[in-house]
Amino acid sequence: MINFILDPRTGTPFYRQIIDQIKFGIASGKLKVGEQLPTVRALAVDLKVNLNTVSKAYKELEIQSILETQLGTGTFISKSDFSLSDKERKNKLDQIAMEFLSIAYSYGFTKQDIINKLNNQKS
Amino acid sequence: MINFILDPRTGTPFYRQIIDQIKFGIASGKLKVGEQLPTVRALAVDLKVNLNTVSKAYKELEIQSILETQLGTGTFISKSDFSLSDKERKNKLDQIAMEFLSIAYSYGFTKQDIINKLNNQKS
DNA sequence: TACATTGTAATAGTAATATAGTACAATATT
DNA sequence: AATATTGTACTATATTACTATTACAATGTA
Repeated sequence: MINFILDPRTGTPFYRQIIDQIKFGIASGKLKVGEQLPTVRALAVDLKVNLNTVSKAYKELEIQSILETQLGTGTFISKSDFSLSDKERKNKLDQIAMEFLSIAYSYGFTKQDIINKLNNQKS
Repeated sequence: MINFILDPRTGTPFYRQIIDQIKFGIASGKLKVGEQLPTVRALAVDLKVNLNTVSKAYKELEIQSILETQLGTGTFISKSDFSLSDKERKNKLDQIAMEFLSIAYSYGFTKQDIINKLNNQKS
């Protein structure tokens, strides 16, 4: 199960952030084949977005055969083998790191400040 | 000087891609304090986007005190702002690191993934 | 059989994104 | 002083993203 998070600062549409997090969740092994995803309503409430936004994300992933939906039952990770390339994973990590590094810089922190903070943090 | 590139496939708005690349340029040391950026018209022609799109990116970065603009002269990298108290800075760093981690987790990355990424990055 | 839960669909309205075009104001250059 | 270059501002238009609301259809459950 993923703890979904939307970041409005990135400008990336919400439905696409949901898509990405599901894709990366599968690729990283966090989401297993056959596992049920949150219902469109539950995730919409959780993320404080409209039901249609979640539905749009799920729908696109179903077209790509990454998800399977059953009306009245729910949405599940499809059995089709799916993985992201190393390059795609690297690019996403780059993007995330860049965004936060730039924020840290704008407050006068150094890269080492961030690394030290992460090393001292639990989890 | 950055070699700007826009990727329409990502779904990320053009003006935000420009913002990101400038921020990344600063964070990576490619862009130095005081350096002049391309003029809004030159970059618009280069990227084949409208003048207003570049202007919007520069404007937002100026609001964040990352850029400084002078009418008739151009747009430049400004110094970062260190106006927070020590306590505020510590809290801010906590907040940045926490958000950083949460978003990375939601994409299936581990804390170590991030630390490695930061360690392998220049600047 | 009822009822709740699930995904789906459709309409409407608002905001964000991007374009095109034009014009203006401040500065630099000649 | 005249001209070019710079960022800025404005209107208009089109498309996409998102929300709000309502309703419907398929499935699971009491």
